[in-house]
Amino acid sequence: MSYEFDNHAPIYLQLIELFNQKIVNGSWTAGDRVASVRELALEFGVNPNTVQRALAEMEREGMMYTERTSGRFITQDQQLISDTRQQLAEEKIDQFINQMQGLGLGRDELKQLIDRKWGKNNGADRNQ
Amino acid sequence: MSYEFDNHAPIYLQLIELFNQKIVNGSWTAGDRVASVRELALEFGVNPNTVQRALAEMEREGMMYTERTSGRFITQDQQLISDTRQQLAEEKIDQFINQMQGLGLGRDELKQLIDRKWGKNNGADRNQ
DNA sequence: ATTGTTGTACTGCTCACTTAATACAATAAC
DNA sequence: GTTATTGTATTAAGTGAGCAGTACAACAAT
Repeated sequence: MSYEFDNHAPIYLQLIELFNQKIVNGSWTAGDRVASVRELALEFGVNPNTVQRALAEMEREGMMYTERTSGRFITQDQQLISDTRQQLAEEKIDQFINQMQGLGLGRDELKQLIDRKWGKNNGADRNQ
Repeated sequence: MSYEFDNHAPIYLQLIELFNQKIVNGSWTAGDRVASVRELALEFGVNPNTVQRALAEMEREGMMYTERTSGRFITQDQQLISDTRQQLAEEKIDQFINQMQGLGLGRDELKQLIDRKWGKNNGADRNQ
């Protein structure tokens, strides 16, 4: 399939972001097994080493755990998941606000643009 | 000085973004001369080649023009400047909305967070 | 004419990221 | 017990970004 890894960030970081998204928005269910390193590498069109690096990093942060030869599993710690969701959202928002202020946009002008744009991207409106 | 260039994007792209911001929000005035490649390199703590690459790219897009040995100048095309501002804003917003939807945030939840965060980032510098 | 500053170009080097190709230990499945 | 799959480790190679250093042509200032 080979997703679009094209911003100039390292692929393993983009994988971490993508996988974290899948966990916090429920695409990947807590406690479930994730596909093997080799399968994920095939699915995303990258090297197994790159997947391994991303997953090992997420494991270090507690988002996953390994059972030696059965595979990897999503954490069952719902608190960690919702904390991660909140933290990721705040990071993105801070960064975004800085960018908007850097362009000289005001809060109201920004909200209007959001209203105009929201929903035009995929329509996949989850959670509220 | 040496700004923090540390997201994993190429520095020359971050420079382009920063310089475009300065033009669009009025920190750099249309028609004014910009500092020389070497001066900018010193100010931002990067290599002159990297600055050169960023400025050449912006020139290709019409945001600057060169007079051979006098230096580089900001475009005087106000229409181009405001168009660029609009285009940059829309890019960032699209990208931001995708991220928020990817995290499973709803529009209202998002607006609340913006209200809570707006204004807490002033004075600080952008980029990360 | 000389000097200094400008943009520009080129080469070589380093480093992080990625890929490739194996290899191995553990264990579930048979 | 054998086999297949799992995570993991290792080594080698390729690529692109960035840095360092140098050089040159154009022109303003003197």
